[in-house]
Amino acid sequence: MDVDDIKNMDEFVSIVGISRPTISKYFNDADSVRPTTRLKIEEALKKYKYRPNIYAINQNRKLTKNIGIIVPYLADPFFAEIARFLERRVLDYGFMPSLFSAHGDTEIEKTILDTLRSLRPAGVLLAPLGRASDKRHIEEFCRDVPTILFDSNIEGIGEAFIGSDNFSFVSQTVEYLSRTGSTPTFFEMSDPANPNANKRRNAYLAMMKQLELEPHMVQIEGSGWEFEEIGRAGALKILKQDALPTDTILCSNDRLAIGLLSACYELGIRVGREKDSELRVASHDDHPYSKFTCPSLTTAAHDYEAVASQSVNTLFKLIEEGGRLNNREEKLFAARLIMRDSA
Amino acid sequence: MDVDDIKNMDEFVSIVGISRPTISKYFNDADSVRPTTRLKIEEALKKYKYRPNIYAINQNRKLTKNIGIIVPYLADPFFAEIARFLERRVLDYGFMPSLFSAHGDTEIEKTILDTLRSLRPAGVLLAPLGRASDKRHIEEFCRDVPTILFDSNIEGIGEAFIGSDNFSFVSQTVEYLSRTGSTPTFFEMSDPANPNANKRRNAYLAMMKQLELEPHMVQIEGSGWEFEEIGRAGALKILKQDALPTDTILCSNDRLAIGLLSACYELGIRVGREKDSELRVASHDDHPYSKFTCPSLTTAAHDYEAVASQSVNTLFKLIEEGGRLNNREEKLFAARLIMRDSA
DNA sequence: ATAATATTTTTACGCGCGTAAATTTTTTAT
DNA sequence: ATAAAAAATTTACGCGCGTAAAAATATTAT
Repeated sequence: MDVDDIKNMDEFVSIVGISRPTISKYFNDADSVRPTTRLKIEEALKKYKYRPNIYAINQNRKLTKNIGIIVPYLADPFFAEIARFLERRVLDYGFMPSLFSAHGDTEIEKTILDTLRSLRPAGVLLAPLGRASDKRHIEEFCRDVPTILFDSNIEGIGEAFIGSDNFSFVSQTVEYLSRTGSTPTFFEMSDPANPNANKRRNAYLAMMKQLELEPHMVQIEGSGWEFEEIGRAGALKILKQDALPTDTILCSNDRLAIGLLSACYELGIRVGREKDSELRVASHDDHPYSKFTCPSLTTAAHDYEAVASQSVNTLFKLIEEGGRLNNREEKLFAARLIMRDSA
Repeated sequence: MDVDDIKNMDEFVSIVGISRPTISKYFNDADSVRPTTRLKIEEALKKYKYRPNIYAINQNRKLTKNIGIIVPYLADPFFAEIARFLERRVLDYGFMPSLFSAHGDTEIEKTILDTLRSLRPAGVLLAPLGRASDKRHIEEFCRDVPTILFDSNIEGIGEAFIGSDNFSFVSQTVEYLSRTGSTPTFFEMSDPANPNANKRRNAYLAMMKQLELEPHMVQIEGSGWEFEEIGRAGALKILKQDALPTDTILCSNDRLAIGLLSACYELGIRVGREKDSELRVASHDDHPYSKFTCPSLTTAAHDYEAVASQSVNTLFKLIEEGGRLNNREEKLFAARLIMRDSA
């Protein structure tokens, strides 16, 4: 009789014949009870399969086993990818991840933080919206919940920041492009929603100065998170009016580049590093799809694995140390230049 | 003094000077208290900003305001997109969505269901892994929690199913392709992870029979959810050995097509419906990126909006009716053929 | 002003679980 | 076998909130 209508721990207790504190202890740490006791519990567990209510547990335990993960826009494959790595790592630690997307909306981000507070998570991994974030709201949240920022930094908020070194990204692409061909023109949104865009712009300018090259910027219009469409529309406009200062484009991020490449294809512009190519295109992020663009996209890659691991490891160190770190550490991972066919 | 260290309702009660049952009532439905009372509460709320603990509420309320959403693989932009629509709709109803990804893993899917049971959600929207799902586990879950399946059906499980009509997808693409050019060869994985693949295969065969055409199948190898890479590798192999039965390819889904198109580009094969094209490629899903492939991808589109709306509306109808529907309704949405440049 | 109705308050219990303290039982060391 | 240590049990309270029932108060209708 595989019955599973056990509704609470007391019912389970009366079936197993072991007291509730002990059962409770078992579910917290199976090794903390005597082996014979453990066996008895697990035998009963097989027959009756009861699981304690996690949210009731969370309400009472000092330290829950929930980890909140918040990203600004989950339909962006970059964040979907990083979230996937993070969730996996959290599960490896035996904790339960709860994933939220702010959908690019300030109010939703605030709502998520408020909800998460109720969940009493052991810790939170937060990639904030960036400029669109309500910084005070986040700051207050971080005072109550051990939080680590990733991907996008907000100065002084959160116990640590783990992300990618935007200068490393841009310096490598700029260096490579300018060494092997014409000066790269920086292609970006004039008012970007994603938080690292400004740092990349500054890195581009700094790097061009360092190389004693004249910087060229193409700033396209558009708002929101539909970067491919924005990149495509902007590129069509620029390309049609032949307004490109040089024949090398460096996109702020891969999603813009995906849109740009589709525009090039449509206009019959040959992109690549071959002799007969008219345009070189490179970018940043190593977006999951950048391998499949036409031509495949030369880009500076995030170390997804490293960022995710370091974020989760730092969070658990933070949790172990009681929620506070002595000094706010900032860890930036360098980019890895991935040479494909587009530049 | 913007104090927000109010930890529970009792503290808030003693500040506002209104009894807890009334406060509780207010948070459940602001209109259920007298206007003057409401005003007093909202005044205090501005000064002290207290929010009741959602998970404590859930533990006690008969009907919570949580909605669980489960997808098989969130890093697949198709599911990210549908999840985005669903979350929005749920928020519109004033409910809180909790999004989970099974990461293509049977055990994770089971864990999510167990966790979700604790959350005591008002309802659940589940896109199961499909063949890889533990059907008994899902069935037991559906007995306890009002659940609606979407995207992928499991016969008889869940109170309703909302999805896309695979036959509508394939019949339109097959009809269009065979009418305007050579017979389409069906391109798919021999052992697909995603649940609708088999239905599409059958629809292709049925449709070809109906049109009295000879069916051609190319089944490529590979497992897991990295469809683009699988499609690309499979296409490279097939194209190099010139093993294509016809010069029209119909991919089972857009992600395979994205991989295939990148292979074509690399091999210099001209894809499109122009005179000088060597190959036509079409597919199914209207993946968010199918507009940006080179050439842009002709595909049969999901009505994301309709599927999401219908799913959420049906779920709330189900919730209103107490968790049971008289008869398990199955609603399938037809595809919309989107003609782009690839075929 | 009075009665009828609508709201709020008081009181008390329940949800499913954690956990502290004191006590009892079991295991291990000598 | 006895003492010491470890584990389990009993008892009791707490978490933050919902909610039912009865009593008190406020509002509206006449």
